[in-house]
Amino acid sequence: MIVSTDKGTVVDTAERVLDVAEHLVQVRGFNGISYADIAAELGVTKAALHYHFASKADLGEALIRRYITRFQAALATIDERAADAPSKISAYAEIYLDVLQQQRMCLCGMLAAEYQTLPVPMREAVVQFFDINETWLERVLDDGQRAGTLRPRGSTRNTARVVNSTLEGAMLVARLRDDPSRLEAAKDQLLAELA
Amino acid sequence: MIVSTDKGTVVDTAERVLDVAEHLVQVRGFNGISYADIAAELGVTKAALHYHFASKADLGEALIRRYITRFQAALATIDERAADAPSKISAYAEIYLDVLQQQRMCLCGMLAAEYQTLPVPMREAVVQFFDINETWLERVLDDGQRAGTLRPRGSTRNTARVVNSTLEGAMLVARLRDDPSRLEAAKDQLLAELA
DNA sequence: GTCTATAACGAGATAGAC
DNA sequence: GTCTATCTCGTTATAGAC
Repeated sequence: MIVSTDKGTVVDTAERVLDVAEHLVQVRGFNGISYADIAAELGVTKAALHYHFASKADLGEALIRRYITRFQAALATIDERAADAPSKISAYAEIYLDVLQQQRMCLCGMLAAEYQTLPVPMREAVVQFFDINETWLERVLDDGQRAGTLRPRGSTRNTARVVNSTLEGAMLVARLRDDPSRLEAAKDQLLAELA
Repeated sequence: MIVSTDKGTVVDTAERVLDVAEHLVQVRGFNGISYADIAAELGVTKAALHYHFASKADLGEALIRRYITRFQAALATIDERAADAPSKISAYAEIYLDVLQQQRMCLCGMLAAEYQTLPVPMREAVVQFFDINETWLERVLDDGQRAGTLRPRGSTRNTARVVNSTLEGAMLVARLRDDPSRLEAAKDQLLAELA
């Protein structure tokens, strides 16, 4: 159902459930949250949540699929607006930085840690997220290499993987200290190594 | 109590509990395991576990403290045996690779993801683990820089953080694919960038 | 040190009224 | 679409026998 909020916008209820669940999972992990947590924050009952997402596995899968859709849209925007490959890599890292500044972990980085406990459909979606990251990065690195704006040390495929892994890892550790500048420093170092 | 195992060695029971718990947490995460899981794998009852570790928080803290002790011993061994700074960094990365090849995540990398759900004593121990990593790496990078065997691009402090974060992140992602060669490639790339 | 038994609670999930 | 009520199960943790 469509309801209007106090902000005058129109928001699907299922979407609001996903918003709250996404935030909670990015902070506490999928195994660290419950329907009760989401319901409490949303001011509805657990039963209401089950109407929109029959099982926790369904909710989890929907969470990742929406995250991927948004992420792909962000990458498309970068492709449209960024002038050259270095700007694209920088804008890419900024996505991660934005997430961390909200004191969240990357949703799929979080779920990667919990991978072995996830239902199969969630696992597949998590892997897809990383595939998208690596494919996009490899293409940008290839373009940059051709244009002479980037000089990756190893293969572009491997460099793409290292760029992504470094950001995920730096996020994980920076969050411990509540210090986003650590991720920013990792970003700068990555860009310097690609120059 | 001290019991002898089929291998003829002598093993403290609490230690065996920690062995099983450590493995389970490295695979499933702290929020993904229960006393029942540990008891089942060990062939004892849950009550027996509570005798050795009154609460799950106590068990978790003991887990990290033992992990840290072993890790520091491994670093000390590297300092004794490795000839130069590049060899030390390589041996350091091998620790992470060994863990991954057992299909485990770094214990503290796993707990870093679950950080916001952990009791305070566990949080402090996790942070300590990363402090030890960064301090040791920074010292080795400093030594290598002085000796001319390493040429870190940024400050040694920041480079130390990036090296550690990259390994943690690469581990996280490599485990998804069940592909340790991804971590090995990350290691090679790190060493190349430091050369 | 380990057991059986159980308490006390929270989890995911469902039935059925409104 | 959301509610109350309830079910079932798994969780951490404790009491007390052996």
